Amino acid sequence: MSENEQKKATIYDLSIQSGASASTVSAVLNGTWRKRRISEETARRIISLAEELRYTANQQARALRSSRSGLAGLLLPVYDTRFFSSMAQTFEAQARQRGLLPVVVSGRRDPEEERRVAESLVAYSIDSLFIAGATDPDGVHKVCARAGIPHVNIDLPGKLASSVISENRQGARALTAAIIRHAQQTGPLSPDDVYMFGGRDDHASRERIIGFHAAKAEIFGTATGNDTESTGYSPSMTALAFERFYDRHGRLPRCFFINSSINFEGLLRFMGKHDGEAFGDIVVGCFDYDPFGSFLPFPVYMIRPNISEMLEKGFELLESEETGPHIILVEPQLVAPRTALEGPLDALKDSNCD
Amino acid sequence: MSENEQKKATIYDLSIQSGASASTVSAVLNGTWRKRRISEETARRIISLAEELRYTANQQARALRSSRSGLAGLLLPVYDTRFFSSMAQTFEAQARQRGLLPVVVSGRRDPEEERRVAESLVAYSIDSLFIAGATDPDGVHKVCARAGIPHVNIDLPGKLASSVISENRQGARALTAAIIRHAQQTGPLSPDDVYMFGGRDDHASRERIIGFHAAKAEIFGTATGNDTESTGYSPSMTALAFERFYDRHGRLPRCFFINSSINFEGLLRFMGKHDGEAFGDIVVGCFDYDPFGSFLPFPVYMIRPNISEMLEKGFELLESEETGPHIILVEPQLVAPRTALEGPLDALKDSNCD
DNA sequence: TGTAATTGCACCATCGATTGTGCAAGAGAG
DNA sequence: CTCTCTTGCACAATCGATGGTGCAATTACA
Repeated sequence: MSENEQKKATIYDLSIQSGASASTVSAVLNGTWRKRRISEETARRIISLAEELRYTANQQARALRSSRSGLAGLLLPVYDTRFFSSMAQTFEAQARQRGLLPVVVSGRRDPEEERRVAESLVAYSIDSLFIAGATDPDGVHKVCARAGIPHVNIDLPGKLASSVISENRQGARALTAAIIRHAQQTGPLSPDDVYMFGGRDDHASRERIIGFHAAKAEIFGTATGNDTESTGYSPSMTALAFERFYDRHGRLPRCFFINSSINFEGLLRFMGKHDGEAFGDIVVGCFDYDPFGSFLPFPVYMIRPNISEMLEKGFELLESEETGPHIILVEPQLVAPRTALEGPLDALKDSNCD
Repeated sequence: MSENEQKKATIYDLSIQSGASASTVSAVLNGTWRKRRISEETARRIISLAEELRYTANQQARALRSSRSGLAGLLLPVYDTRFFSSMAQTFEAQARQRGLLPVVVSGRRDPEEERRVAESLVAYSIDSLFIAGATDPDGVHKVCARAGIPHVNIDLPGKLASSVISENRQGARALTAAIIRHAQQTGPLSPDDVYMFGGRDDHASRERIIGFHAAKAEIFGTATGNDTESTGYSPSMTALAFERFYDRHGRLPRCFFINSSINFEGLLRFMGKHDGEAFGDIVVGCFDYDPFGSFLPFPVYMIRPNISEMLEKGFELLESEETGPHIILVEPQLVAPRTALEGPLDALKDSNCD
């Protein structure tokens, strides 16, 4: 592995070879040279020398001196869902566009782990942190605040820092209405046929439950009790909930709302153990979008959060130096069954088929 | 945001408050203090003071001095598929286990972008780089080699550095055999009914095509020509390929092999535009695993690469200081239709349903 | 022509941690 | 009681980039 493994060039190497001082070289290469009244000619000379030697600045040194690292952090619960991986993808693009190197880490929905991970980012003096879907956003906030690191919450709000989140309530209302209308096409539906699975006691889940009930009340004109089952964000717990329901009723609800694609995986596990008879005619809504989920053998309505806009607003919040904790709502999109939306993948130039 | 925003404590702060010198503090906190013959008592004193002041080392300073940053890089083409997001998730866990901070970036299957991204990681003096699914692994190799950064290829091999990849040929053979057998259960099948879509001219695709043809030859005893269509790793190109096939034959092939979940998304787009008549009885194999893909309204066999083992071997390669470029093969897993495997999500402790 | 203003750059301290080296105090040997 | 060894730590250079300050040379102006 050690072919022409020359030590990387530094401003001192450039300084010697160009005859200019190190500080001049530094100024030229970081763009502050006009302010320092360096002549165009010197600048050009140094720049072309830098290209020749393939100089790139040592970011550690730069960060140490200027206490700005050029790193932007994103804290996710997990990568492994289309929602979060899509967020990582979009974040990367937006961060790099701003000249920052994105560092994505996962807190595994464990408040302690979230704080530990945040600490480790702080140790690298990240310039800003996006906290997405944290179990304890305010714990992470404290870590950032102590280190003076600007941060925003994405998708799950915190009390102590600004947040950009989906319009969960209206989204859930629209989603619920859509699945009820669809189910009604194949026969009369009672409020007891409409159920909700997944989520826990977090802001998003609470809002979605409110929206869910609002839609039911609008359509059926009456409130029902016991129609939601909280299972955490765990596939196996959700599968258990479906099993329990099946044990009691001999089938799944005609029509139900699943709180996230992670919970949806619980439905898959249930399906893997049963054949179609348990769910021949179900209509499902899921508050998350997954292209494969959209084509399952029954109608699946999905909600796609507008990730790109949430992140964009997040960057704007950070750049605007706003004071108090604001909450910004971003409208999500209702996706009809059997819909393959375009996504970040389509931005790739991979149309060349050799 | 500026509540108790004390500047982070440094070894100098600890030095003053503990009465020891900065170098002693440093040695105590980085674990080299026994080698430096610092007394247990001094060490304990400093450690407890550090905890009290919530000291964490400035990684930039450490990296600058010791030229080891504690960063481990992973270069992916994209995040937004279950394969790569699962890889990111697993990589994160394994890197953190080794005390490294994972930095995941995407090269968008663009050789230039791959090199640029690698350069930007090099500027942060990452300690090692995992190159996964790069279009031009050897270009990235050169970037690393020049900077003396240890690196391995994952999933797609390079010629110049060691690689850990899936056993594509045998995996493809098994997958092809599985879909053919399945399709034969519902009536006689001719070699012309068995097709392959997706991929491009990379090592993985070539191996898979060989395996695909090997399985066909074994079962049908005869070779057929024109039975593969390369579409790049692009959903829209793949959708076009399906459309073209449909235009010519009035239906999709009875039985086909899709080269990756990205290409599978092309099938989804096709499905979104057509109703079941075009593919009522198809049997599909996909070289990638996606839990939702496994439950589509037709049999889908999938291959799950053993990501965890590939990364593990990758770390071992880096740690072993091996010389010449090695290639390590890792057996993937054939997954029957309607199977919801456990994944990284299940490692989360989120069973608490408040 | 003398003075003020501007141009163009070099010098040097600094960020926080690491590490080779040096040295005083105490322990042990003779 | 002297001499050597060990123990326990402090000193200071260093990593590479940044930015405040100072100063010589040139230009502008009266």
